[in-house]
Amino acid sequence: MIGLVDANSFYASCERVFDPKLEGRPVCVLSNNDGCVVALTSEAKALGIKMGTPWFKIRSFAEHHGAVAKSSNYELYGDLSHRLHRLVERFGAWVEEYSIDECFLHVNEQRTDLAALGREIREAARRNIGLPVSVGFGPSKVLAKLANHGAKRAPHLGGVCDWTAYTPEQQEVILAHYPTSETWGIAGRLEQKLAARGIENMLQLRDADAGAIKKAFGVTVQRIVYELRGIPCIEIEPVRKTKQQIISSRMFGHPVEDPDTVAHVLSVYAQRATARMRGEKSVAGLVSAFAASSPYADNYTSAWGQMAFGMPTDDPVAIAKAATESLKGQLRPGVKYVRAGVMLNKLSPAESHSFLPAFQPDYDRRGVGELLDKIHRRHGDSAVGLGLAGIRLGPAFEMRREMLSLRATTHWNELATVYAR
DNA sequence: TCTGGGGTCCTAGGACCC
DNA sequence: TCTGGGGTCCTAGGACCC
Repeated sequence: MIGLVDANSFYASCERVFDPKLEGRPVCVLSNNDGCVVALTSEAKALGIKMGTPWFKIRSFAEHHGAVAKSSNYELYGDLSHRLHRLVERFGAWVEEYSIDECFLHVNEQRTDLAALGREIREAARRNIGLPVSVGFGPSKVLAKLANHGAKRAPHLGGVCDWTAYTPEQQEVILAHYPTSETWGIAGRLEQKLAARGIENMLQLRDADAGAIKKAFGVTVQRIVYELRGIPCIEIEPVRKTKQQIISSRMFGHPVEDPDTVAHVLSVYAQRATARMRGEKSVAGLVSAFAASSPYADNYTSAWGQMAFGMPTDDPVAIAKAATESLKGQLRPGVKYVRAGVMLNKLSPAESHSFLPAFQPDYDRRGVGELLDKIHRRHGDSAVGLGLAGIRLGPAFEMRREMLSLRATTHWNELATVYAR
């Protein structure tokens, strides 16, 4: 049996952990640059606010109704997420950290009192971390997801839902009620294509001809069909895999027209991505870079380039160079760039490559990467960087985060303050 | 004025190998 | 007239997820 533990309105709930005043109020957490709403509490949903809405469009409406906006505080969310995952591990040896706010849990087949187990997990998360979570159980990931959805929506379930507690007849009624797009793994495009074949709800999808589905939509959708039938096809992956790709990209606060400035930005992003990759002890075989104008304006245009390394590397000098070089000559003057990014691809474990000294890249041999890592650890991430741009970008590129909460669990000088009466 | 930033997996087709 | 039959690897692009 598979359990899915999923935090309710995770980012918004994290904000409430150290700021009890937010309890009961509509809370919206905003994306980088305070752009869009990316998380909202049930009170905010009740106001009709939708995920993904640009904050500037709804700000006056929301504030008029007492809503509070928060800039995203990823350091806080990351730390609370780590705590949540460690906590869930206590309830099953086999856990997959699926995302920042949810994990799958393998439950022993002997265990029959799933609802009680779910309540235990909920209570532990609330008491030990301060986060509200919902728990769903099912024989497959897709059904555990669906049960979790039910646990969130139906108040009488108390945040826990066990798919197997329903009779087959009840299950069919539930499945028939949900459109295919509510299925985990089915979104708008597939929903339309499925509808063209007369498959509009989960029950119809479950009972569709699996062979025909595979032919028309590929093995991914076929697996979902089986999963809906209760036959697990998508494995729980307990081993935390190292990343296959690392991306560092941002929208700019203001458009940039000067190609040299874009190159500087790419250099900084390349250094950030490289630092993350070094943390994973991986090396990259391929670096890509891109820059684009606004998709919301006329004349949308983008530039893209990539450069492969003969020897995979984690050398920040080589990677920063490759990122800027690969777009050289492609950036057109006069274009208003509002976004750029660097991707590290073809990652592999650093230890899998041992070079004869003669083949070692120049900079690796000089240990620039190790030295930067050391300085960053001791003096902070922006203490030192490469090239003209360094690691810090000008004010025009700094993220707007005007409503940022404290990093209460990771910085001594940002601890929450408790007042006694 | 202001519209996120990450990731994953699968498939089809081409190049190339024996 | 008739032109093998397996493979692998790589890439771009499509679809999805949170």
